[in-house]
Amino acid sequence: MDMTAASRPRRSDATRAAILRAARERFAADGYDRATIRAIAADARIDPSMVMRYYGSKEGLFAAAAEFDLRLPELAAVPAEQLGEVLVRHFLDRWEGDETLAALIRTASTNPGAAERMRGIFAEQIGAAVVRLGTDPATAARRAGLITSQILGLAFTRYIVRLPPMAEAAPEELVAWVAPTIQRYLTGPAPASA
Amino acid sequence: MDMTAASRPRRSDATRAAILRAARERFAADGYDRATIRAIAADARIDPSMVMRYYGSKEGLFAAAAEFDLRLPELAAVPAEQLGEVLVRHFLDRWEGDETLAALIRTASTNPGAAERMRGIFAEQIGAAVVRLGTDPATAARRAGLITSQILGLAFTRYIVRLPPMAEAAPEELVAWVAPTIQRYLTGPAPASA
DNA sequence: GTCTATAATTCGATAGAC
DNA sequence: GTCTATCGAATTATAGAC
Repeated sequence: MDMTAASRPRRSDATRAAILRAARERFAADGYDRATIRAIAADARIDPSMVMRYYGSKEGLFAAAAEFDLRLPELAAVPAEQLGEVLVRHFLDRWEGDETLAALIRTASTNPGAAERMRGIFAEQIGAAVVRLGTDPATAARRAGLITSQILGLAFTRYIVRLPPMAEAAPEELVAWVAPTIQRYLTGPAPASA
Repeated sequence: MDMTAASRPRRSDATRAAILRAARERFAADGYDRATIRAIAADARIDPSMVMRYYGSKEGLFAAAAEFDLRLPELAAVPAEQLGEVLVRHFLDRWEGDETLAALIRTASTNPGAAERMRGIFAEQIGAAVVRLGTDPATAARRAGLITSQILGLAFTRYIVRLPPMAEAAPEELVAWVAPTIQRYLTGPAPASA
């Protein structure tokens, strides 16, 4: 009954981490439906029932695996005219080494819960960053949505569909092309219409 | 054995069409895995075995349901500076009334065959349109890829994830914001880099 | 903590009556 | 052409031995 030792690393933490790592890979590669608990357990070299024991259900496992922090840099420190460039480069860097976003995109396509999570991630993190820059509140949400549309379109064509011109392009080339788009969505004048 | 009547409408054509319509709806709403033959058959008010009889397999049904023509307008007739606007408006119009693209996006996220089909659709139709405009062959493929990235990002955020600022925006407002992006990808100067 | 065995569903596909 | 019945496989999830 000794529970006084706060958060002492449990013996099973390594197993939990291994499950989570395998889950992220499988969800990223196959999406929610095709990624089976059996396959994830096999990757993690443990028994499928362990996954249920630790995470309760497949949904619970996904919820744990789909935590995703965009790790946006502090934009206030960036010269205003370089915001687009910094953001595009940041996203490409962030994704090349972490499959979680691919998992989220694949899963959000068919799973309402994952779509909800994706809305939360981009609304809160990108939306909040846009607001923090002092953007006009009347257009801030729309600007954040437009940025998200181009950023997710970039990820979708490059990592999911693997459209050759996008998948094979050097990151810096994509930065050069796409940065002005993000820059305009962020700081450009709102169109007269509507 | 009378097979001389060429392409006389068969009695089962209505059933085939009903199946296809239901399949498109289900694939669009649920993606490939979650859309079951049983559910599609129930929607079409026919027996599940009919689907197999007409389309051979679930893959065959999807292949028939995922035919998709972007129906790009003839761009040569459009004033050069209005190309972006015309294209964005066309895509929004094209999608609002046809769920096939949503089905394709949902399915391409996890199904390699559907991803291949999506590569084909956008490479051939958008790529070809860009080339037909007389674009420099050295950058035409990249420009087509970038246009695809923004167009699919628009569709993904508006119809799949339903990010509020994108899902609720009036079409003309999206046209006003996004058209300059497409215009620049299509006719703007290539960046100096790489 | 770990594993075996299996329950309870659900699916794609097939066989065959009518 | 249409339907009933069902097979065989795969899945999530649970129960319980060790």
